[in-house]
Amino acid sequence: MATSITVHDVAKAAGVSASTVSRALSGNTAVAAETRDRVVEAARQLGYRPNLAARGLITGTTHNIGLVVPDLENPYFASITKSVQSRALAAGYSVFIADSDEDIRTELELVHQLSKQVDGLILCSPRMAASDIAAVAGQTMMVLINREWEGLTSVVVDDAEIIRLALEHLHALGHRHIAYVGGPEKSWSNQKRWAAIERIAPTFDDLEVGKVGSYAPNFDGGQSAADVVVASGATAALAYNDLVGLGILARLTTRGIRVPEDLSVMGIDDVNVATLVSPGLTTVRSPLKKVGRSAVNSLVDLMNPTDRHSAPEDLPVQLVVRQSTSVPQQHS
Amino acid sequence: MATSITVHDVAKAAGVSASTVSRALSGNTAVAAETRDRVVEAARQLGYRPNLAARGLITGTTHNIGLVVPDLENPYFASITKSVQSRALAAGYSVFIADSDEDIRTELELVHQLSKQVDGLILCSPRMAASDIAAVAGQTMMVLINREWEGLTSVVVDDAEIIRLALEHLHALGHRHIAYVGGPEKSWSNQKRWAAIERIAPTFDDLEVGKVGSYAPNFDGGQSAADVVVASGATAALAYNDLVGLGILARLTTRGIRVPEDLSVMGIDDVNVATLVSPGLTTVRSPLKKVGRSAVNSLVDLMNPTDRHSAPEDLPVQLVVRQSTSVPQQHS
DNA sequence: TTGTAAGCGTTATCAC
DNA sequence: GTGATAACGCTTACAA
Repeated sequence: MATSITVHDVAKAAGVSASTVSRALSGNTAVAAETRDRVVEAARQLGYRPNLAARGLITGTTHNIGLVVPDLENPYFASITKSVQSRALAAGYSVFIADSDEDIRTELELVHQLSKQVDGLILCSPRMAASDIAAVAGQTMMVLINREWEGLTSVVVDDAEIIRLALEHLHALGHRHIAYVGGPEKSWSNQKRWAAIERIAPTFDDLEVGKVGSYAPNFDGGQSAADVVVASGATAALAYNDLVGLGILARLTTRGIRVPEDLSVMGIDDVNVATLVSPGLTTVRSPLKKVGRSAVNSLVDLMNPTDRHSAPEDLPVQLVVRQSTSVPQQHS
Repeated sequence: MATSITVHDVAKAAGVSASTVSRALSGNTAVAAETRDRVVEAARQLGYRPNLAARGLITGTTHNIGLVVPDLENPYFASITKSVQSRALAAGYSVFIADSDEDIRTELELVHQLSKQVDGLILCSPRMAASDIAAVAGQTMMVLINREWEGLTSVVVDDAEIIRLALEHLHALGHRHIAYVGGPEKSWSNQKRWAAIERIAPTFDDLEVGKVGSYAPNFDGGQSAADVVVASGATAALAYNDLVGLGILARLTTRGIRVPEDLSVMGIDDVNVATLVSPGLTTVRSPLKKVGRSAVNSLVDLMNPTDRHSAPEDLPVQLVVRQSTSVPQQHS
């Protein structure tokens, strides 16, 4: 907190006025080459760093963005956060992070706290009510991840394609009775995925997909669900996400139920940890790094309407077959 | 970006002056109760939110802090980040997040970028040179996690105790030849852990601990190390952290080497994913949530020298025995 | 108790 | 090309 050096200090050192310093360093207006060098040198010597808050006050732009996620300890959001931060850095933005801990009230509070000190906000898998999203969107530039709302820019992976790939894989192996283990009710992705199942399942011959409750989107949730899945008589479980899938895997192992011999298990997303376990978890990979990058790009486009917009990336999903799925085996 | 409402708007609506609005809302100076209510009500109706940047300009305090970590996708740092953000929110601070991706140059750049717009900085497991840390510490309030430097506040877990618990456990099981799988050379924790091993190992009867290279502190690093560990002839591996431990586990499984029958494996930290695998990874738990919280507390104390300081928490570590360690078995 | 005025560090406007 | 000057939104002496 050592009193920092200002434009005036640099101005004095370089023998020019404050405005010239500003111009020389931000390079917007023409400055005599010789003067500029002198200013730059003085600034370097003094270790001058512009006060961004003060600059933002007048330019109306902070060069900060905010990212709100439900749970940083969920590797899915950790990956997205990492790529958001990385892309933001490259684009010259700093990132406020906010973890709502899956709580709607906290989420809303964080959004408000942040909205005044950023140029734009990225809401990742927001659980809040649509009306609240709309209200905030009126105040701040905003990009949504894993949720859509009229008029707002969204980055979403193709849930229908994910479901199609998963069902196709399991059906091809011979499974005819599958249990979908649902995530949070408020999760938009969860709703989309189940809707996709209801639409797509009938397109496969003789395929029945049942829904098993709603569980927390993490390892514990999967553990809770496992026994219900077994009782349902399904030969394969398709989990809301990888963490739930891993939870199911763990509980089945504990019970001595073999995967994939007795029951096949699939996750969704292919988060980093999906490869850590054995048997490895078959899953459908989402391009998380691309999702984060794309969200930042869209937000930057939104915030700088003059610039040439970057072309929207497409976000291909991809089946990743590991050892947790196989042909169902009739026993006894 | 809709032009936001200012103190003046509220002032006009409430029929008072801007300064009265400021006083009424921040509550520092006395304001007539009746006036205050009128102002508060007007502010609420207009949805007024103070511009923190402008406030910071005059008060010299931004109520923002910055957190720099080596890798958000590493669950160890994800946990710390989550608890930092959570505690910061409670203390009235917003958090800038910066992921250096284990790169020293990026780390330094991020620190500089952030240092001007925060009241304080938390550097988590910084890899940068001590001289650079010192330089930044001269400019900004700072708390270190997992690193110590003269005069700076640090939050560190007791590496010596971690090592003692781990060696005690393995030695008690009967292991006499252990391989320590090292993390990044620049990692201060890694250095401390190895130093602790050299100091503590001799206190156990007939115990030999060898060091196996330096590996990336993640799953891939562990996979790379596994074969070298096997070749070393050790009956147990103590990994730099859980991720490395999991990597070793996975590679051993692939090679058909049984854990713990053929080789015992231990991790350090007990990150969330350590329980996902089977066999579960024996490890020494660090109180990550407490670490993050404690760092924020210390930083807040530093930034508000007037306030009563919170008592420093102690950070107990704890052995967590799972299935990846057992008595070594002589085969053939 | 309240209003007026000054100023935080910057950049934008307008003269020169 | 460069220097005064005003202004961004806010807080805080200082007056009233």
